[in-house]
Amino acid sequence: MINEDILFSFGADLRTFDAEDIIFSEGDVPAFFFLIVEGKIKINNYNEAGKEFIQGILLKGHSVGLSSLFLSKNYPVNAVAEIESEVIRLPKAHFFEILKKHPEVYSDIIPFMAEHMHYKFLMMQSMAFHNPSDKLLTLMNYLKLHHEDKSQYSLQIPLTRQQLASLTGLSVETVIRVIKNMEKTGVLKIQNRKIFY
DNA sequence: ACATTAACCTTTA
DNA sequence: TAAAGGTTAATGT
Repeated sequence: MINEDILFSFGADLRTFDAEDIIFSEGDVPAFFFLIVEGKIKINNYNEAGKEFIQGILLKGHSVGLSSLFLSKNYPVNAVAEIESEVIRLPKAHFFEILKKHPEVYSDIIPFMAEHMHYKFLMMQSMAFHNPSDKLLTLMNYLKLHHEDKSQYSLQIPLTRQQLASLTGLSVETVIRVIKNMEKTGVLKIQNRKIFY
């Protein structure tokens, strides 16, 4: 995404988050630009009953909470490290200095934000017109779109049943029931509990 | 720690 | 009102 040297020359530092560490919480005032160097960070919310909804899972090269930096609004979500993660952190004001002096950086961040909007549009539509198998198919098709090998069963879904459920608003049991039916109809394969799509 | 199963309950087409 | 999906709880890997 963004050239790391530019970030460091503008005062960025490198921070390590352990699994379960919180990068920021819902309601916090956005104060930093974050770029993942290594690791996995999830963006989530909890409903009234405490059920988790995963808004997205971010990996190496992705920015965390980027869109909120352009708004004078608090974070609408939490960002939590799923595994130990290395993150470049730069104060918001310095980030905007970069944008001023190096406007080329916009052409790095706009496609990234557009990609996220694309994911949101896809998921919103299948969530709204519910139907569990459509929701899971939309999610898996999205994953497959970003996977090199497009042939059948080539993608091992890198998510647990619980994560699939949290990403689609379904219960784990429904995810299990639906993927079993999908295996029966040949849409996917299950090998020692791993899903191949 | 994650996945499965089953019995039961609630909501929806 | 039957079917679909969620809840609970016990059990398996």
